Amino acid sequence: MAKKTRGNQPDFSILEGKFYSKSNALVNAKGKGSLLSQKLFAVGIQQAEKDEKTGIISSTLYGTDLRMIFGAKNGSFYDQIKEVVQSVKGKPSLLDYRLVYADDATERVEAINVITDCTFENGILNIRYNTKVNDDIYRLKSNYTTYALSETMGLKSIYSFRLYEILKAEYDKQSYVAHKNGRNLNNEKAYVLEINLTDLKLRLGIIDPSIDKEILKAIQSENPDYNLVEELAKGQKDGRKYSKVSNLKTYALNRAKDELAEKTSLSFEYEEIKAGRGGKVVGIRFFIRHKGKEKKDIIDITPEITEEMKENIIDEINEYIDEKIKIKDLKAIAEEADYDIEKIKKQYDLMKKKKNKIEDIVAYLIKAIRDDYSEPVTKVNSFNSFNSFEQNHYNFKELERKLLDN
DNA sequence: TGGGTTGGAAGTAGGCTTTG
DNA sequence: CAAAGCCTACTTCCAACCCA
Repeated sequence: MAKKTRGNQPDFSILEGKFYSKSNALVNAKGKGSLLSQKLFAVGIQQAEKDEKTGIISSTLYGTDLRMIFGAKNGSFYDQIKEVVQSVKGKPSLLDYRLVYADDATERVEAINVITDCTFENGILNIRYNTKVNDDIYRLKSNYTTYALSETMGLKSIYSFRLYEILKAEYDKQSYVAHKNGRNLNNEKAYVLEINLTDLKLRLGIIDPSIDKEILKAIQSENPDYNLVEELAKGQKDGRKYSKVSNLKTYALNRAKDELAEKTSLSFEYEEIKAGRGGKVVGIRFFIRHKGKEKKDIIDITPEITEEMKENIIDEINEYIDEKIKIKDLKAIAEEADYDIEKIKKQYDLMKKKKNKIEDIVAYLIKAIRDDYSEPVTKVNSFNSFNSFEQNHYNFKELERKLLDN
């Protein structure tokens, strides 16, 4: 199945615990940028600093660190960086990383160069950001999404990278901010995001809006005429790229789907939204899922969970659970589940299905959430389910002790 | 370390079939 | 009937590899 990849794997261990945040406006901005420039941007804003006098935000990246992050071992890596830094005609550079985004204050849609200035000298990369994106990358307070570098740096396709950012922003928004319940997809919770096909192409940088004033103008309106955009895009150099939906699926969507499933805490499915005679594909409906278990550190730092939200979540759990449980214990359960209500509901529902009576509900739920128990009795044979129950039961005393220690 | 080589991945397009 | 689906043949591109 997995073909042998050449070369060494990048060392992502140094990225553990490193996060960067972007405003959701920036995440959903339309525009083009090479994978390398997107990644450099992400690493950059993670440690960006603001000069309070000038208001300019800049970051300094060391070549040795970058080398590790990108897993490059040969000398040509510096050349690659040099290449994105210097704007060579016809080649994409960091400075070409352009975004079209809507300024909420002025309601104007404009194309801006995200990076205004960059140099690479003596193995040190200096990046200065357009002050117009200051509020999108620095000291964010609301309406933003946090990403782990360890998740995004390993992605090899620009589409994987962009889709991951878009889908994670949407997932977090629906899950932690709006507290939506999501939709059941193959017994897993999924959040739905519908994107117009042309809009998707714009967001993934397949159609570049920044080089065409007509397209820019077309997407300024609240309900853009996407047919017109598509028509105008045909005139672009790469405008015909992915004019076949099957090619878009094969090379962009399916690959991103596989790569996200393999490497990140999110996975997704999608389906076409069809309309008209012949069932022309007009959009894509994404179903976003969180794999949860092994990458729970992502949720831990998700900043949207405020104390107030925690209280709301605890209230909701209290309502959901029939038995009387102390607030203190509810909190312990919620902590274990990273305030993911669905996790708690799932384990509680599973517990209810069990024939044997659970003596200590709190201890059981905490253990169940920690180990992410899955449907045992119906699918697995009885021997296994018996085993797992015995094990849980056996650990109650120890669990209780641990809880009291905390 | 740098530079050419090369295999595989990315992307294009056409023909034919299937679908709503 | 229009457009998707599927298969395939083909071109282009890129980065890992190898060797001097």
